[in-house]
Amino acid sequence: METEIRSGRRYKGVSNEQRRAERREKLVDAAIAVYGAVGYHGATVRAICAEAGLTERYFYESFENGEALLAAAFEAVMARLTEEVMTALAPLSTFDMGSIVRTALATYYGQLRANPNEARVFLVEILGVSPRMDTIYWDTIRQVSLSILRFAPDAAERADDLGLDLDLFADGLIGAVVQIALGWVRSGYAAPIDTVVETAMAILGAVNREYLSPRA
Amino acid sequence: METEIRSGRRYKGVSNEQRRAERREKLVDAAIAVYGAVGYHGATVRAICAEAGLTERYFYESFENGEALLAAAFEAVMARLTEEVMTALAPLSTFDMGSIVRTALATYYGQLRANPNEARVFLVEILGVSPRMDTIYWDTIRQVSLSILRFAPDAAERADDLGLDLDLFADGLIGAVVQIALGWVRSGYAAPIDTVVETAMAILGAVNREYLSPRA
DNA sequence: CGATATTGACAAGAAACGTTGTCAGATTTG
DNA sequence: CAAATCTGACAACGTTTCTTGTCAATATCG
Repeated sequence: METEIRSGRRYKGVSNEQRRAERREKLVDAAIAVYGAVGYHGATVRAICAEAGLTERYFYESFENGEALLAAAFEAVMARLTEEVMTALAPLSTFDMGSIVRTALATYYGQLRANPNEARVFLVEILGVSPRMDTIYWDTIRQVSLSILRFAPDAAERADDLGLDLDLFADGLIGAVVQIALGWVRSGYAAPIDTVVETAMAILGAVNREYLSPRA
Repeated sequence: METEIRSGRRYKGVSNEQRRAERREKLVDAAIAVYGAVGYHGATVRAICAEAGLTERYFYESFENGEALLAAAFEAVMARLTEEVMTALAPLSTFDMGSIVRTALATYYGQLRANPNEARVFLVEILGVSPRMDTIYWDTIRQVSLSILRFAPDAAERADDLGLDLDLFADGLIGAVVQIALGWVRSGYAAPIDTVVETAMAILGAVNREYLSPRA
């Protein structure tokens, strides 16, 4: 008496899996919009589903709970940011660290300005939610750290000589960049982006010249 | 028929106002402990009252809601940190910026290590809770910014010359210090405190030597 | 001592939310 | 066309929490 045919049927021309994927994407986009409006903690499953134009049942089709959606939203934003930065860096022919960092910063801040809701997810909403989300956030931070430090091959050895902790050192540099982003977002993007980039470059540049550049 | 005598009566030897103040303080301390254990979002009014050894009615005697208590807890931690730093700086006779900053950092990180629960309130739990809490957090940040920049009187003018935004510049420096603190706390205070201080000093020192010290 | 204020334990109302279930209508497949 | 699947709107259950209220026991004041 039970229906055995479980594999999907095409609907409106699209396959089962594709419909699921589209609904999931709609939910992620809706979540970013709702988080931007009322924050993660003010966002309810109902509100997100309404924003997505979907019913609650489809929420649980793709996500176990609200936190899983936040994680997915964060990862989506992070993936987009990473891709944009990589794309911007690709045509660079120089290995000059200043140019690389400036380009990356300009792209990063530019994206945050172009997508304020995503900026909020990336910078604010993710924090202090749960141990699981903290882990995701810190894994991301450390991943970026590693990317940065790859441009300064002898940094580890030099940090050791100076009695510094390289991980914390990288955390500090990222913290500077992120806090500038936060201050800028919070100001309503008051300063022109060039000023923001140069301000971050002032800090990173000073550190680079003193600690990371090949010259001892 | 109504009781007109509203002004307090002494109880167990202490006055009305003092009893209230003591209960309030108990609640703040309990809140910090509970936040440290389960986070702000996992903390319920009941749990905090139980930790404080008080009943729920006394909660609403001192705080309008749970968020007000978080604000009070944050302010208490901030006040304590500020006082400790000020006390540590007072005996310094030098005006050397390096010594001042190093002492302040050592005190700050030392306090965070001595009080992990307070560290968590100060660094994590406060974030992303509500617009009101964000405002409190940012007012605090900017207040610290101003304190720092007072040691570099011509910084504003110089920042202008270089096309930087001074507020964002200060945000960046604070962000570096705070993110190092976060990384350190998250690591379970793995590195010795001297290493942490020197790591932060490496960033702040490089910036100071290049941008803030009297020499152009 | 008697009246009143204070305290602590706990009940109860109300509201919000997550999560699951129902069901009629639309769409596809054979 | 007929059966099966898919969709969307919404109801309903259970849980949790905030918040206010009740009441007896305890301490103070006159």
